[in-house]
Amino acid sequence: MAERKRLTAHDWTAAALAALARGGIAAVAVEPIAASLGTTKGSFYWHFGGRDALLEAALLEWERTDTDDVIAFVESEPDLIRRLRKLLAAALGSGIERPGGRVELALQASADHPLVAPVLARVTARRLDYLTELFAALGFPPGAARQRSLLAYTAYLGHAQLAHATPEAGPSADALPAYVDTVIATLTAR
Amino acid sequence: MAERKRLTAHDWTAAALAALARGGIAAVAVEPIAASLGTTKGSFYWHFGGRDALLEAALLEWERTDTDDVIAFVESEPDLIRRLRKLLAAALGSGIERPGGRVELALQASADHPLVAPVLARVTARRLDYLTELFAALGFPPGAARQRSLLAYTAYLGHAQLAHATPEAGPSADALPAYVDTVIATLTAR
DNA sequence: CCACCTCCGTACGCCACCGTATGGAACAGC
DNA sequence: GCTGTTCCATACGGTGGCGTACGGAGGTGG
Repeated sequence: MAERKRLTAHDWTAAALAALARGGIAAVAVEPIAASLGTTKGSFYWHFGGRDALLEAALLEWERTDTDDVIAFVESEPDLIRRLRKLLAAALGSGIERPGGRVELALQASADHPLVAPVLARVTARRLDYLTELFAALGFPPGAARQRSLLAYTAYLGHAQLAHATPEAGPSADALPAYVDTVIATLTAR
Repeated sequence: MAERKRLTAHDWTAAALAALARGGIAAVAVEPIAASLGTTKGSFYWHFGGRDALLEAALLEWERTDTDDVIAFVESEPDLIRRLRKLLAAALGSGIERPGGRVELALQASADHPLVAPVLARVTARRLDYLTELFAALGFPPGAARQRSLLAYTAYLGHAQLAHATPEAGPSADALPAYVDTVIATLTAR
């Protein structure tokens, strides 16, 4: 938003991610983003080959920062069971409003897109593997750990979707802690 | 696809739903659909006021048939617990490939859209109420029944999303029955 | 200070889709 | 079979986005 004279490629990817969060893949459009940056597409086509190049760069940046954020968030809790609880509580609680949450929803909505699909596949695989690892470390045998991680992750995905699409259908703000507790208890019950 | 000379409004909504299933909300475009029907938009603008009117009609038709289908499917099983199992098995099993499944995914992806949101809200509310009713009839107290139904429905939503976006991350075809059993057991455990 | 390289503004052509106007084909009733 | 209504094809203008061409501003090294 500042009136910087000259822009970098990163300025464009950042603006693209902002547009992605606001209006989904379709909003990642060169001319509107140029306007939001107070410049023109003459600048854009210097830094990037085309719209797809911008989208790809933005997706890769999101993938990187998202991975880093989750790792940083998770590493702060050494105890395994508490780590899982912290993870689920954050995911089910204000899962939508965390940084990058709206981007993630937009990507899920455009999972078909050829540039989005591989990014989503990698992120999903990493998260599921990590969850499986966590359940395994909690004493679940490999097969059961995988099943638990799948149920946990699909519940997360669905919850995010529900909270976004029809928030009035989900648990109310004050009923949420109890709901999170129930989900965690259910998922970790043997 | 037949070479019928004259079309009805319903022909257009059906074609719109087909387009919706193929390419999402963005694919519900007048001219491409006209081409797919072997006609021109001269026809379209006689039957409908505009693109939004077509979309709205298609959404209402989907809502109606979807509700009817689920009711018909469910009424065929009188026993409550078996009804729930049948429901979950169908939802988690080949949930994507059932009729209207791709439409539903497209709507979830465009939950923001002003015409989609109310339809999705009604369908979601109906399903959640029905699930809650089912869990309550199985002996769960109201609050717990609501929590179970939320967990079940978010798991369904997430599973559908996962199966669509990254099917390789979900349970494999032969591991699916065991997974469904685990989910059902977990959700109905007291 | 000047020549060059980096970055950006403007103008252009292209495509896809929306919605309108209008004439004409196809059918219905009599 | 004539007339009026129903339905559709064609042509047009408008909008919004993509990508290219090109000229010029503004830093930068010699």
